[in-house]
Amino acid sequence: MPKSVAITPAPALTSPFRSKSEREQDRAEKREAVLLAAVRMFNARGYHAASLDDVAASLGISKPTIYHYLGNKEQVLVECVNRGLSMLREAADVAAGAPGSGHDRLRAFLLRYACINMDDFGRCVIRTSEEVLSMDSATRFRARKREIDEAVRGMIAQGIADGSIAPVDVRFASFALAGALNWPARWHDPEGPLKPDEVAEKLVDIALGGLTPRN
Amino acid sequence: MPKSVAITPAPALTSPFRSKSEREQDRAEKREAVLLAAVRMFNARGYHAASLDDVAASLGISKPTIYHYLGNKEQVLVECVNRGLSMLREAADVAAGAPGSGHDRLRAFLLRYACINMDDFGRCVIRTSEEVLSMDSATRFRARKREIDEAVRGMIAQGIADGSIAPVDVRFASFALAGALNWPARWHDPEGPLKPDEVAEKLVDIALGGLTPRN
DNA sequence: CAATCAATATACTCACCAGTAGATAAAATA
DNA sequence: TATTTTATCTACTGGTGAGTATATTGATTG
Repeated sequence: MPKSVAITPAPALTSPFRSKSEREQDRAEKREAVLLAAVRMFNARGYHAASLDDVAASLGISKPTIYHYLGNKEQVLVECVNRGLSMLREAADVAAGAPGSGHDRLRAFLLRYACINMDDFGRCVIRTSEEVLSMDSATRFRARKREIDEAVRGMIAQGIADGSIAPVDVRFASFALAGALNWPARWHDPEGPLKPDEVAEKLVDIALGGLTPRN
Repeated sequence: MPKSVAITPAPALTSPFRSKSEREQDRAEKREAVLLAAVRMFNARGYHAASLDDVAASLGISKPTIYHYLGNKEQVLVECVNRGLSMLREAADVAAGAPGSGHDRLRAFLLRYACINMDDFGRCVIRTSEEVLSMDSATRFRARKREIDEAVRGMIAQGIADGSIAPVDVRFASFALAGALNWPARWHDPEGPLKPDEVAEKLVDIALGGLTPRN
């Protein structure tokens, strides 16, 4: 008698007949591919200078196909920005629930924050200025950025409370850190020799430690 | 005998007849007015979204008048950026020739740097990304920014040498400082309650001092 | 005074690009 | 098998905005 191996429901890994959920996943994948191509074009040329025709061409498809997956150009941008914001938000939540002093938690978060800012969607968050969005989207964008900022301020305040951070002005400290760690979204070259991890660590060390000597 | 006061060449302060040099100055003033209106529009809406028609309208003139004073839209932007860069360059030269430790000179320069970045033309330097420029202009732009960056690195290196700055990685220190002090070009509101001087001082103190407590 | 130059305007051209109409074909569903 | 749904295309519309052609007027110069 043959072994009972061949009776499993149907391997069908390469079948051209897709189930409903498979089709939904196909669609989601294509949508993601559009967003990735778009965010790269936006980052490379700026939102206004990047045309959806070019995005489509970079995927070997036509512009109406993009409209089949996304409503309009602004929605494409908004989705890209939201992906970046979600990554930042998640990092903030992780840091908030982590053990250690305020300084430790802040440091861990900032490392992740800096890395996200050197990634496609994170760069887009930094490089997208509110002027290009509709008032409605701009409001939501601002609110989500504010959440991240508040998380940072919270960590700084806790660090001050537990003595692991110097008694600085919380608001300006958060601005200064954000600036130092957002800036790589402008200058860091993903193709270059500097790895995001290293950049993040060096910048965070300098931003937290300062330049004034300690003794 | 009367005093010899009334014999001066001719006051003529309100004469409608302008000399050649006066006409040249008129022209230069109008050119400046165009640049100022343009840089504000660029800062408010972004280069691509700001049309020269709008810039002209904001001055109560027509677009061809702008072309009478400047060659094309890119040249308008380049002139704006150059004004900002010149301010930064001058600040760097002043700081380089000032007395005091490396730390002192760096600090003085950074205060000025941050203020320039909150001014019309300085903001434009920060907000203009190379992708919007022709390759030629982008090269020149990069070179001039590099000069400023090298001045900063020089001051840091000197500070390390004379012991007034901790032995940090010079390149990353300069990136971190630049980021922290460029960022206000994105968020500072000239109409708001925060005065550039105060912002600059707070940010510079945090950037140089860091967040880690000293004892 | 005639000829030229400077400053400005109106009214265009041309290219690009977001977004749409409508066709087609394949797959899914009834 | 007939009908509907999905994915995709080609070909368009409509608006916007950079840059130009050309006219006008007033001042400058020979």
